[in-house]
Amino acid sequence: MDRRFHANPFAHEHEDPGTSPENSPDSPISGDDSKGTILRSPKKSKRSVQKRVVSVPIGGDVDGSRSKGDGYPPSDSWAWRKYGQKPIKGSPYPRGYYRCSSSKGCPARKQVERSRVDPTMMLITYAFDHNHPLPVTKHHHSSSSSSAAPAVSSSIAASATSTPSSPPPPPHRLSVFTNHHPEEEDRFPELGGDSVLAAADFGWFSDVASPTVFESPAIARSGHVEADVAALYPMGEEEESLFADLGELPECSVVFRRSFLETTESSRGCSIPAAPLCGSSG
DNA sequence: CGATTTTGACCAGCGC
DNA sequence: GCGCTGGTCAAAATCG
Repeated sequence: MDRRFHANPFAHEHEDPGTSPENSPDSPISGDDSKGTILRSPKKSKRSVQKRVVSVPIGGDVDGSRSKGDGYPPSDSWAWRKYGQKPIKGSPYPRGYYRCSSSKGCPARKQVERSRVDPTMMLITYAFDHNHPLPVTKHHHSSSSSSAAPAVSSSIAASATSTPSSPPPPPHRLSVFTNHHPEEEDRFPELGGDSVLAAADFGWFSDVASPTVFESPAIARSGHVEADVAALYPMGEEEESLFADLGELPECSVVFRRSFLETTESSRGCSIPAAPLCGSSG
């Protein structure tokens, strides 16, 4: 497949620090004479950038943010400003590049493209600085914590839990996947590497992917995305740090592991329980 | 008029 | 070293 995905700069997050020429103080990153004195902002230090790939169904409410037509990313709790679009080799769909415009200096970025596997799904890759994650609380689901959730999260929580005319939301099953194996990227090139979130309801991600994701028929239809990815992305040590970064959700972390293992076993012919795995402790 | 999107060009990284 | 590709920039165009 496209080796470019293998060359994904973000895939080197765990590279030894200082080995990249970009880390060199004399790196000629700004050597752009044609742009005059413009100094191209050096690409984020690969070590300090995290990526999350979210699979979101392209549904009726996808264009709830703006009716920009095909390829417009689903709404979330941040303002995004598009700064580029590129056709991606091997994909019939272009990839849009968005930058967080919720606040000045917001380092978050995201890439939006349609899944080549399932055109009804959008793959949204969020990239943010380790030191400057999206302005979302990590306390969103720390139910035992007294920390107040910022409005950003509370708005999502409200929309997910307090719709008068709607039944209580079902327990949300959490699935987070991370790849570390190039050969697996070959099977899921559109995932682009790094972590993959097919569904979740915690921390910053819950703001990014509406809980409706879990109930979406598209998700059900394209369950292979979750299942296959789960089978392909075995849990590794980095997941620990990933979870740590995502937030305090020990319960779901455990459940997630179960989910992953069970799904993986399923892919190998084992049976799995269909019971909700997360979100409903009682 | 300010904010956002579009679009062409440029640059860095990687494989051959 | 060269070519290809992804990612980013910024001017121009568009929108509200």
